[in-house]
Amino acid sequence: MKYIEKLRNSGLRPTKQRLQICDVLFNTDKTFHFTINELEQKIKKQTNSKISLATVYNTVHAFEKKGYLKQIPINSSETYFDTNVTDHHHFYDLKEEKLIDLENSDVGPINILKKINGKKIKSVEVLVKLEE
Amino acid sequence: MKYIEKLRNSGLRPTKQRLQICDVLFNTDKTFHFTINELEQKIKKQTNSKISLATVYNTVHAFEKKGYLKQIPINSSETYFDTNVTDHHHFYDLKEEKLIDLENSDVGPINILKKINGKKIKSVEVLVKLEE
DNA sequence: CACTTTTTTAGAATCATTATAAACTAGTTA
DNA sequence: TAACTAGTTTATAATGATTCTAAAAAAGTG
Ligand SMILES: [Mn+2]
Ligand SMILES: [Mn+2]
Ligand SMILES: [Zn+2]
Ligand SMILES: [Zn+2]
Repeated sequence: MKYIEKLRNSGLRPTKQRLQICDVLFNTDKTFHFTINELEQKIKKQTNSKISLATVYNTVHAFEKKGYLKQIPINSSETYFDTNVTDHHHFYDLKEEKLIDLENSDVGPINILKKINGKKIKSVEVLVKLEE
Repeated sequence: MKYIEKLRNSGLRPTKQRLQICDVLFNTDKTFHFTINELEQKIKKQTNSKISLATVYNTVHAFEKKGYLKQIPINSSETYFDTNVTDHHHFYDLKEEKLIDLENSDVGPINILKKINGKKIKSVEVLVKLEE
C-alpha cells in the first residue's frame, strides 16, 4: 500500500481503517469536498467493510491536524472538508449546497491592508455565494 | 419606540420582546458580532425581563431574513451573527475566538474571474484567520 | 511470545438548534 | 369594548452532528 509510509512519517499507525480511508480520500486524480456523512457513504460503497463513525471522525481530524485535509468555513449544519490542501477559495452554490473550487488564479491578488497588533495572518479564504 | 415602524414595515409585529431585542442589537453606535448565547446574556443584563431562548432564535432568524442581521460563515460550534450588514470582511482571531471587522477599504478590490453557468454572485466574503 | 501504546468500536453523552403545541397578544372589525 | 383571527411567545421535547467513554483489538518492540 502506498499510504503506509505517509502515515508512519506522520506518527500515525497504518491501520486497516486508516489505509482504507486514505484510499477513498487520496487515491484519485481529482480532489473533492465532503462531509463526514458523505465520506462514510463513500467508504461503504468503495470498500466492503464498515468503519465505525467514531473512527471516521477520529481519522478525519487526525488527517486535518497533519495537514492532509482542510476544513472549509461555511454555514452548514455539517462540517465540510477538502482534500485540496493548496491555498484556494470557494464558490458555494446556495441552492445545490455544493462547494466549487476557485483557484487563486481565478481571484485577483488579495491584499490585506489592516494589521492587527501581535497577530500574524494564517490564511486568507474567500467564499463566493452563488444564487440563481 | 423608534423600532416600531421598522418592524411594521417589515411585516413583523412590534412585540415587547422584539423591541427589546432591537434595543440591544441596534440602539448603539458600534456594530458587533454575537452568538445566540452571547445575545441572551446581553438581553438579560440590559433589560430586566427574560426572553425565552426560542424567541431569541426566532427573532434573530426573522431579522436575518429581513436583512437586519448577517450570518458569518465560520467554523465554530456556535453560529455567529453580525449587526453590520454592509458588505465587509472579517479577521478571525483563532486564539481569542473573536471576529474583527475588515472593511472593504482594508481589502483591495476582489475580482472573481471564474464564472459559473447560470449562477449569479450573491456575496463575496473574505475570512482572514489570525494566529500568534 | 510478552509487553506497552495506540487505535477501534458501540454506545452514551453533549449541546446547539429546531419543532411542538398550548397560551398569549396584536391588530381588526363590529 | 367585545369578538375574532392571525401572528407570537413560551416551556419543553426532539433532533442531529459531534465528542466522550471505556473496553476490546491491533500495532510496534524486543
Ligand atoms: Mn477538526
Ligand atoms: Mn438562519
Ligand atoms: Zn476546495
Ligand atoms: Zn462584521
